[in-house]
Amino acid sequence: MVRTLSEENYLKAIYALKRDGEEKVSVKNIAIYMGNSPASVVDMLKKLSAKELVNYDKKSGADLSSIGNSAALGIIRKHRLWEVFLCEKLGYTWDKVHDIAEQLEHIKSDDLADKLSDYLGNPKFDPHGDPIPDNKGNLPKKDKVLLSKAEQGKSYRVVGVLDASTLFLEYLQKLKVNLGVMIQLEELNAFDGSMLVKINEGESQTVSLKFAQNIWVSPT
Amino acid sequence: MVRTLSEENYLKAIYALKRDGEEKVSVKNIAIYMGNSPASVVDMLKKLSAKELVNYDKKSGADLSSIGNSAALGIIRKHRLWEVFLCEKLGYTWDKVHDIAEQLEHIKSDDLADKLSDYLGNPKFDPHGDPIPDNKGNLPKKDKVLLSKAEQGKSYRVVGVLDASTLFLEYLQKLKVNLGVMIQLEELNAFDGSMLVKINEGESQTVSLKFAQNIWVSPT
DNA sequence: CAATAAAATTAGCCTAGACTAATTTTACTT
DNA sequence: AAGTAAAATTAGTCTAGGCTAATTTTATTG
Repeated sequence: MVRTLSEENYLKAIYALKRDGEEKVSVKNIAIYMGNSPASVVDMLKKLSAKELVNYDKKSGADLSSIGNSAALGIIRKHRLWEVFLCEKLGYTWDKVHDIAEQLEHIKSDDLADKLSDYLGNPKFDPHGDPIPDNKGNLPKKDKVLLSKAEQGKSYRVVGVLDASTLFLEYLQKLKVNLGVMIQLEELNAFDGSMLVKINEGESQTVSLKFAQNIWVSPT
Repeated sequence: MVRTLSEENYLKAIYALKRDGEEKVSVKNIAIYMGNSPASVVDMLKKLSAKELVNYDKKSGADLSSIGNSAALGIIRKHRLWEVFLCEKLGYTWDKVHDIAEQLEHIKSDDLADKLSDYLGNPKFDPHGDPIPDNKGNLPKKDKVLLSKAEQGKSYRVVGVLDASTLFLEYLQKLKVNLGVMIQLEELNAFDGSMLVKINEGESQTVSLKFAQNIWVSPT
């Protein structure tokens, strides 16, 4: 099944919105995300539905079919592999590669991605730390990161501490933070690095940058 | 000036027809070369003329402007660099790279080609033996000739094939002729154009004129 | 529960880049 | 130079993928 550039970009968008935990991947959300009009989105959803890449109804929003999901993962795989190539082989810095990778991800070839992956040593993460799906669409588990490096809106599981001082551990006790506890990063304060987090579905709380720099978390 | 994929392909076509010594790059020739209708070609020539990439009049045919010529050379440069990459780094055989390179040549980035070229060691010829323009549009002297035009007693390196039919490639396989293989022209038979050649220091063999007319070689 | 706001959809239009069919222009041949 | 063949062009249509404006459907709220 041949997919156009535009179709591929819509699949990516739906994938991204879903992954980012949008309550519902609605026409409006897609339109905002892609910078297109809602009318255009409706048209494209019809087309993608006809091609059975997307299931859509107004009530529950858009969702990728199994085929659509594989397609999206394939595009993401290519995007991230090319980013690795651009950074590691051509010497681009990680912040410059996105626009070029946006183009390269649409190159059509069944085995180009596999050959590229082999050539790069089958990397599991791209230069931004994002996981690279394998050619079956399996995403590697992301390595642990410091909470201070976490991304807004995402959920994490506490897997360890960097500094195990008594003072710090007592503080953790008070916040009811233990190994395995879920932390959702709700808001990031750019001014001082403090963040609003929700711990285990409890009340939201503000924690300092210093705190965040001492906790290892793993994306879920 | 932004150029669409289609515009770029027309520029390439006009460049190729010109180089191949077409008496005149006419609407009809372009249409045949690209597999489009003459009507479509007329439309596009109008657009390319308006963008001052092409000079066209019915009498003398189409010609690239200086800007159009640079653009065409830029695309050819990218195409050939990517072919080198695919062959040398990813392990593609020379006969498989064309379709992928046709896509990669349209990737937009000012310095991607330069970085890629550096990475590849600034090659002067692609795997088919075709010259790679530098970033100013200068073409290295092309030094490939058809084996049928080779001189007796001299040594050559195989740099490409003219006709990439399966039958022919299978025959090459049998003769153990691959890219980079050395061929020494030992004896030329004036009667039927067949020749006695030594392949990679192996045993001498006789090959037909037809064979020799299908292999590009470069003097060593 | 009716009124209103928001979201989704439809209708109709636009551009790029194809196409076919008809026509005009140019070239060739006698 | 006239007649014909070939080439170029024009006119009109199509599809993809956008758009705006109007309308319909759904959700929210006094």
